[in-house]
Parts: sequence; C-alpha cells; structure tokens
Amino acid sequence: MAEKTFLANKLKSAGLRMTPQRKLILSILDETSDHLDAEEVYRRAKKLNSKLNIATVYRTLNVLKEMDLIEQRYFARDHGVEYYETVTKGEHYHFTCLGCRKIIEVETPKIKQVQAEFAALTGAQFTHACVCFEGYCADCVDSEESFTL
Amino acid sequence: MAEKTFLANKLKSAGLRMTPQRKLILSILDETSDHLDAEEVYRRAKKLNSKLNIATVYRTLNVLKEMDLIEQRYFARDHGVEYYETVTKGEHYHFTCLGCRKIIEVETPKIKQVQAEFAALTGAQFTHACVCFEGYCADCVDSEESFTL
DNA sequence: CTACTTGCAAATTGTTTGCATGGAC
DNA sequence: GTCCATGCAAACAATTTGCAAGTAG
Repeated sequence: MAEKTFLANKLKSAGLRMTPQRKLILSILDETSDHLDAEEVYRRAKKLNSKLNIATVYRTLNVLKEMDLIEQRYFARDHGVEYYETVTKGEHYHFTCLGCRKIIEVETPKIKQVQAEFAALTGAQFTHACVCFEGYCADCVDSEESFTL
Repeated sequence: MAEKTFLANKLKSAGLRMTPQRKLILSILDETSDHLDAEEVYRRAKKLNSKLNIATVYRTLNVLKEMDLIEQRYFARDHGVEYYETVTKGEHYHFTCLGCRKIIEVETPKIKQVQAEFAALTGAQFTHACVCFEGYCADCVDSEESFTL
C-alpha cells in the first residue's frame, strides 16, 4: 500500500492520474525478474485485463519511463527489441547469448569509471549509458565449434 | 584502384557482384567523418545517382555489414537511429550531446577489460559490444543550468 | 464536472520483400 | 547467357496519434 501511494503521489505531482492500467503494468514489471519487451508486457497484462489495448501499454511505459520508474534497455546488437525493467536494480549491463538467447547480467564498475574519466577530461555531464554485450555463453561455446574462428 | 580491387575481390569471393551502387555507397561511408544513418547515406548517394532507390541502400548496407566493411552503431539512448561507419577506425565509443546533438568519440580500453574479465569468469565468448553514452557536453553544460539537478 | 485516460482504428516510421527488368562477369 | 542486383511498389513490424467515450479526483 505504501507502494500504491507512492505511485499515486508521483503521478499526482505530475498532474497525472492513477488508473488500474498503470498500476497493473508497473506491478508486472515490478514483480518479474524476466526481461520483458512491450509486447510481452502487453501479453501478460491482457491476461488480467482483457480489454487492455497495446496503445495503452506503450503510453504507460512512456509515462513510467519519464517518471524514472522504469528503464528502457536494449540487449542485442541489432537492438531489435526494447526491454523494460524497474529501476530498483543496481547498476548492471546485459550479455545476450546468440546461441541460446539467454541474458546474463554483468556487474562492473568500469563503465562508470569510463564516464568519470571522460567527464573529468572534457567537462561533459552524463545522463545515460547504454551498454550491451553479445556473444556465446560457456554452454554454447562448448556445444558449437563453428564460431571459434 | 587498390581500393576498388579490394572491394571487387571481397564481393567476388562471396559470390557477389561489384556494382556502381555498391561502390558509391561504400565510398560515401569511407570518405566522410560524419556519422550517417541509412536515410542520410541515401540522400547523399542519390545526389550522385538519382535513380538510386532506398531499398538498394538498405540491401547494400546489409551486404557491407556482413562483409565486415562497415559497422552498424547506435549512438543515442533511445537508439532511434542507426548509424554506419567503416571499420577502419580503431576501437571507440560515442557520446551524444543532448544539447547540441554533437557526437564525441570516446576512446578507452576499459570496455575490452570488462569483456575480458567477464569472459574469464564465465567462459563466454564475445562477438560484439554496443556502448553509447548520452549527456551534455562542456559547452552545453555551461550554457544551460537546467539539468544540474 | 473537468481534464486526463482509454480503446479502437488509422497513421507513421524504419526496414524488408516480391517480382519483373536490367546488368556484371 | 546465367545469376545476381536493381527499382518500384507493396508488405511489415514496432510505435504513435486522433478522436469519441469513459473515469479519476
């Protein structure tokens, strides 16, 4: 309920309203540890509210994003799909296995270091870094030899 | 001419053909230091070959990409636009200024270090890393105060 | 009640594809 | 001549928008 009040207040202070759809979509992202794209959020949300429209999902994701409640991430090189996750998680990056499509989270302070160095050097100010890695995980490296070029 | 032969040979060994369109598109990417998206490549190429079609540009970019002659990069957080650059440049990443849209190239070995560490830790094999930074450059930080939160 | 939100459908944007014609080798 | 490549238009996928009806505060 503190949760609910928090969202309601955040919305209110932006002149926005608390609706069942918004609550639903945020809770789905909040409770999963999977990496969901808009389509998948829609699929899951629709099970609980069959009238829900995909346009509402996109609109809600944009609202939540602007309010810094969720982050939009790209995991694969071609960035074909956008994924969303709540911002509660600590700093981490993603490695996508091209073999099994598994996503492994990578934790490292080095990205922040690069930002700090660059900022010190140029006086620039960072707002965001997008980092995604691609390759083959240990399992897939073992089972396939083809890409050991 | 060595240039031309090189491309022709690469194409030939892949069972592909050397065409004016392909030569043109590669030369545009080769000779510019700007960061071009498909639309801009098309715009510039069309000036030199008015019959050129955008579909050919996309097809050619994909061919060149598969032949590792160009790389596809994303610079902005929302990855709204894809840019292409020839692979002749050394390892570098991009910082996009949200104020003036300037793109600054960032050179650092740290990204490779992260990859090496993660590889050593998990046994994974990297094929690609996509890294893009966003923020405000020194000039824009000076001129605007709004985002010093 | 008033203004924000939704659902629905249509519009947009970026990219790809099918097919007949044209062109490299 | 044989196949690959091109131009054109149509198809696509992901996301956004216009608008009338619904609903939170």
